[in-house]
Amino acid sequence: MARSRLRSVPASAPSARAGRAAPRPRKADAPQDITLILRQRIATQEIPPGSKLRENELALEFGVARARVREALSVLEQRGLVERIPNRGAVVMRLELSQVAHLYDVREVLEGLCARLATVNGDPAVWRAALAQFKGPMVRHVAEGDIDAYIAGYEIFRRHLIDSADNPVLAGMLDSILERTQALIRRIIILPGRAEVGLKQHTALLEAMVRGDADEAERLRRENMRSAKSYLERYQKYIL
Amino acid sequence: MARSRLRSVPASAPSARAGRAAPRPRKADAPQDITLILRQRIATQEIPPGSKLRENELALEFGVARARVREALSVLEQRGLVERIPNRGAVVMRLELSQVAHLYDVREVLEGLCARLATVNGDPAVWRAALAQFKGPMVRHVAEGDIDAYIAGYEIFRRHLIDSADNPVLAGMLDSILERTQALIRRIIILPGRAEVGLKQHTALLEAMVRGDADEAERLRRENMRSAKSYLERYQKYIL
DNA sequence: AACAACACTATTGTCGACAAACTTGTTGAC
DNA sequence: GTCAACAAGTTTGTCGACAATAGTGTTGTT
Repeated sequence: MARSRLRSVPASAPSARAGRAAPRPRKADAPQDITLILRQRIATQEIPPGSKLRENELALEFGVARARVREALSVLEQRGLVERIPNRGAVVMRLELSQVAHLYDVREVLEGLCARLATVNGDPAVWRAALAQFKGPMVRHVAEGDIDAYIAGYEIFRRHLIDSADNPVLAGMLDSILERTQALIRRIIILPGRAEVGLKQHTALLEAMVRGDADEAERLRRENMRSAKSYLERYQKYIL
Repeated sequence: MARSRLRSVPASAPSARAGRAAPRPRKADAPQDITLILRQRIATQEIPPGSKLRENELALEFGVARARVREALSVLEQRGLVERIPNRGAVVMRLELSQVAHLYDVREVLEGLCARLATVNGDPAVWRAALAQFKGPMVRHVAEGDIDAYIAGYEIFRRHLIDSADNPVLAGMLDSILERTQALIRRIIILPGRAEVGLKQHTALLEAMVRGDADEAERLRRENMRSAKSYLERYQKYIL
């Protein structure tokens, strides 16, 4: 019952355009980018959890045959973003607190590994530069409440970590977890005191990385994740 | 490309490899079980790495339309078991040493987490029973060189760990890693001295779990994985 | 009025056919 | 003889149509 508007659909569409009036007149042909678009919509909660994804509807919107939408849904199912019940269709996965806790427990050890590998394999100059960011501009962003800038800076740092770790398997799994929890991170960072704590923890982590202390980097990163998880649990009613 | 044709295989071979003209019209009307069959064939290397998986061929063999095979291949691609190049088809993923190293680095931290969670959430009686197994029958299996029995016992133990950890996300990722490396574990266990070392390490791990020392359990499990990885690297020429 | 069986509609599952792209074998020019 | 362009044959990509199934509304009986 999310959206049922009056449908003033023009009769036919011989051209590959689906001129729908309802939500958005999306452009047409993308090979497997349909998956990407759906992923983004789910991540931003433009399609809220629990929504039903009708194959025909999406095929119409994208101007492709249902088979392609079907394959995209299959990918999303494998990635844990939608749940598909036989003969009943696909719905956007709903995040229970327990699920999020499971995701964070796994994320803790994976981010820890990532920090360790990044310390060993990465270029110290990169970490020095990142440390400068976290001691200068990032502090200002937090002080001024510029959440978007802070998140952007954090994402860059995270990307450096993953790239330097140089482990495709790890990267894939972290990405998979991130895309499942992306709808949450913004809400967590907004929590009172969270950004400040995070800032301090990231700074400590980077200092360990600069001096090449991989074990300590792993430990600090894990501690950081545990701290985020505890925030999440404490304020769950405001997040989920 | 030349595969040994004249091979006197035991009668139990369930394979239906496509000959040139007379592929067995294997009647298998399973919706997504096609994926399972292919997974097993890849895991057992009945389909060796580097093989091309032709959609038409498989569709013929299973007696279904190509669309279903296509979806199965899509799942296998997502799981990292086959590589799919656009317009070129799907080939069984080949395991380089670097890839295996990456898998083991990730597996190390995940198994560590698994051991920790299992220690916290699991029933100590289960671990005591497992410990008895590892101190009695399993020792004999190793002494007698009964690899199959040893692996079977180890798999049961591993399943207990995963079940007790009670984290679906973790379980999924460990399964994913296992199915990618399944072709290797048997070869690793056969390595000189490996089974004995493993036995000792598993026993130590279980003792920590029995006394509820989760941190030590995690540490020991990780050490166990690192040891397996170092065996793998040392004997890589005999394995890969 | 309540309930059950039925028919209808909407949605997913499966299939065969056509189109596009790549591979391979052949021919022809230099 | 070598190489390039061309042609034939596979193989994958895409599509529209049909079949099966779940959900819903209707009708008839008690």
